[in-house]
Order: sequence, then structure tokens, then C-alpha cells
Amino acid sequence: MIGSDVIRGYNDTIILYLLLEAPSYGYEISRKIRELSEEKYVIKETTLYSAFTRLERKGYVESFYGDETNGKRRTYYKITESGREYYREKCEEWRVTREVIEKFICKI
Amino acid sequence: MIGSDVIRGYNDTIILYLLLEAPSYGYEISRKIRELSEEKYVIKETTLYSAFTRLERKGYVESFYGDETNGKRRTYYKITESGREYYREKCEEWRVTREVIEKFICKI
DNA sequence: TTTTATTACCACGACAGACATAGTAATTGC
DNA sequence: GCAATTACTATGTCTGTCGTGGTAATAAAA
Repeated sequence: MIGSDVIRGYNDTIILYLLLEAPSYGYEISRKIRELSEEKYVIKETTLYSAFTRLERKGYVESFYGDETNGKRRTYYKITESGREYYREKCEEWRVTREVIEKFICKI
Repeated sequence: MIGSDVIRGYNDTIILYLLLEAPSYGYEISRKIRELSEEKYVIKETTLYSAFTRLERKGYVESFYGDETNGKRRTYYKITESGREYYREKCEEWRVTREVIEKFICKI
């Protein structure tokens, strides 16, 4: 039940995290976000797919088609070295952001 | 040096925090954000003033003119009860958001 | 056997928030 | 007298999110 505004700056980071270990595809990523966040964040389909496009345009992921013989064809995404680097930077930025926001939180 | 995307969801909350104790105005709020964040977050003027407009439209703040006899006239903003309530909710949401994001951070 | 649910993806357009740019207006310090 | 600082506003652009709706395949239920 997190609003999209507050997590907005981290959608790309979340997706990249889920690609660190192995390539994946839209539906699986979506499911993993829901599960890992314990239903607290459910990414919208359109948000997810437009994030993939953006990440690919920036060179942080590469796409390829799966070789499924049944079911609809999947588009898989694989994180690039530059994507890993970007992820690391975002993790660093997160620590700073968290500290800053906490200075303005909870005075009630 | 925080990107605007990552703090975007908290601009309103940050402003409301700075109004909890006493009414204030644009330039002062801007300075306090810079100081409290130790220069890590500098809000853009236009972002700030458009936030005031939004907060007032939503009934979270009320504006009035200061009685400065010299200098340019200031527009002061005062937090409303509904603004305080909204601030409290945002603080709660922050805790959830932080926990969720941390599940996707720092696996490198 | 038709319908429904689930998996899987994409196109299009609307909207809101952040920001660049530029302008107005007054005071203080050099 | 001119720059720097204070204080605010108007206008238009850009990006990310999301609503709506469509395509396509399979499995299970009715």
C-alpha cells in the first residue's frame, strides 16, 4: 500500500536488484516485487514495462527473447556492467536520502 | 546532492515538518532545508513555490501576508490541523517505504 | 465446449510534479 | 551606483506513472 510518489525514484533500482543474480522478465519481476515487499508494493504493469524500455535505452539492461515452446513469448532482461554500476550508485544515494528524510520525519 | 526523483515523494512532508512549530515563508523554508540536510538537499525555488500552492489547495496550509514594513512582502504559510494529520500519515508511510526499499538495496 | 483465470506483453494518451528560464521588486554592502 | 541577497511569480517543457484497452497462449472449471 505504498503510494507511487514515494517509491518513484526507486523503481529502476528495485528492478535492477532483481536482475543481479539472473535475467528475468516482466511478469516474474512483478511477482517478486509483490512477494518480497510482502504485498506492500505492487508495481503497475505499465510502470514496469516503461521502466524496462528506459533501462534498456540507458544501457543498464539488455533484452532477448526466451525460447519458450509454449505460452506467450517472454522478453527477458539481463543487467549490464553499467547497470550494476548504476545500481551501486543508487544504493549509495539511498543511504544519503534516508538520512536526509529522517531529519524531517517524526516530530509528532 | 540528492536527485529530485528520489526525494520527490517527500517534498510536501519536508515542508510541513518545517511548519510544525511556527509559520514560515518560502525563502526561510528553503534555507532551513539546505541547512538541516547539511547541503545535501537544496530544493529548487519553483519546486518549493509550486508545493506551497498544492499544499494550500489541499487544505494542508493556509497563507497570509506578513506585516514587514521594509523589504519585499512575504507570503507566510501556517500548517492546518488537516496538514498535521497528513504529515503524521506520511511519517507512517515513510517507515513502510523505508523497509520495503531496504529489501532491494545493497546486495553488491 | 464455452467461459474464466492466469500468464505475458504492448500502445496510447492523460496527468502531476520538478525544473529551466526569465522577470519583478526591495534592501544592504562595497 | 552596482552587485549581491532577499522574496516571489509566470510560463512552458520534460519525465515517470498510470488508466484504458488490446493481443495472445494455456489450463481449469462450468
